[in-house]
Amino acid sequence: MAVNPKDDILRLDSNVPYQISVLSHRIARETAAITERHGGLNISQWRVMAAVAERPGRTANEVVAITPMDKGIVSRAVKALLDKGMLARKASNEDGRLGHLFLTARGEKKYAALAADIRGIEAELLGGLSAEDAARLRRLIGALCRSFQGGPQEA
Amino acid sequence: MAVNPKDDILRLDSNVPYQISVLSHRIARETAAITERHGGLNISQWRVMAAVAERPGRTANEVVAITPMDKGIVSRAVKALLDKGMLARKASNEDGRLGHLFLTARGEKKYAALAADIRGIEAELLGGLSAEDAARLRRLIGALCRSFQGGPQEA
DNA sequence: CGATATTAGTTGTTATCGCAACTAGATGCG
DNA sequence: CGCATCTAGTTGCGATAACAACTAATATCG
Repeated sequence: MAVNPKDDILRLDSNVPYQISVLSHRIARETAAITERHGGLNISQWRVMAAVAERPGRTANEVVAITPMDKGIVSRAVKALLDKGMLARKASNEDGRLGHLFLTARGEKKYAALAADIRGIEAELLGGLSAEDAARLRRLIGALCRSFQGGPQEA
Repeated sequence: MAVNPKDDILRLDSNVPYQISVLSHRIARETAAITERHGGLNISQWRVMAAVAERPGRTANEVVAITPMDKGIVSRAVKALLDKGMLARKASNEDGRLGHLFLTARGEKKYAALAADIRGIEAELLGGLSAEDAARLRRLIGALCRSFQGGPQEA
C-alpha cells in the first residue's frame, strides 16, 4: 500500500531502496577501480584513510562508528595500511587499548591524489543534474542518512 | 574542485556517493533480515524472484541485465530457488540455451509475502520526508539511475 | 556441410564481508 | 588487592561477491 496501491507486483525499477542499491553498486565498482589503480588499495582502506584524514588521531573504533564497516574489516584495513606505510599508529598514553591513527607523509600524498579522483565520481554522478536538482538531492540524501538507520524501528 | 573548492580534505559525510553507499548498506542489512526471515532466502534470490514476478518467463540473462548481479550469482540463486520449489524453468523451444523462469504457486505466495515487507522498507526510508520531498527524491534518484552507469566515460 | 565465433549458463577460485569468539587493557567495587 | 565487567582491537570462519574459465547450444560464413 505504499507505492503501487492497486498492484501487487513490486516494480524493482521504481523502488527507491532498490534504486539506491543499484547506484551504490555502480559507485562501488568505480570507487574500487580508482583505489585499486592508486597502489592496490581497496575501498575499506580508502575509507579508513579518508576518516583519518578528516580527523587525524582517530581510533579504529571511531572509524567503525562513522562508516558502514565492521570492527574486523577496519582492523584488517588498518593493518594493511600500516604495512603499506600509509598510516601510523600511536598508542594512547591514557588508555593502552586505544591506537590513534595518523597519515604518514606518504599516506598524505596518496590521500590527496585519491581524494581528487573520488571527488570526480561525485561530479560524474551529479553531472546530469541542474544545480538546483543537485542541491535538492544533497539535502534529501542527507536527510535520509540522518533519519534512516535501518533496523525495524525497535523500541 | 567539485564539492569543497578550497578544502583539500574530503568530507565523507557530505559526499553524495559515500552517503549513497551508507544508505545502501543499511538497506541491504534490513532487506537481508527480511528475506532471511522468509524461508532463508538471500538478497540475490529475492531479486531473482522479483525480476521474474515482474515479467514471468524472463531468462537468467535478462535478470542479469536488469539487476546489479553477476551471471554466476544469478545462476546460483536460480539453482537455489529451483531447489526450494519457488521457481520453475522451461527451456525455450527456439533456443535450447535459454531457460525461461516462472514462479511456482509456492513461489508466488512467498513472493507476495516478501514484497509486502520489502515495500515496508521504502515506506520506512521515505517516512521522514514530506510527500513533496519524497516525490522529488523519486524523480532525482530515477534520473541518476538513468544517467550514471558507472565506469569512467569511455569512448 | 563444416570451421569459427557468439551467446547462455555453470562452475571454480580468490577476495571480501559479517559475525562471533577471543585477547588484552581498563574500570568498578567489595 | 581480587574478581567481575566492560571496551578496543584481533582473529577465525562461513557466506557472499567478483571474475575467469569452462560447457553447450546457436549463429555466421566460406
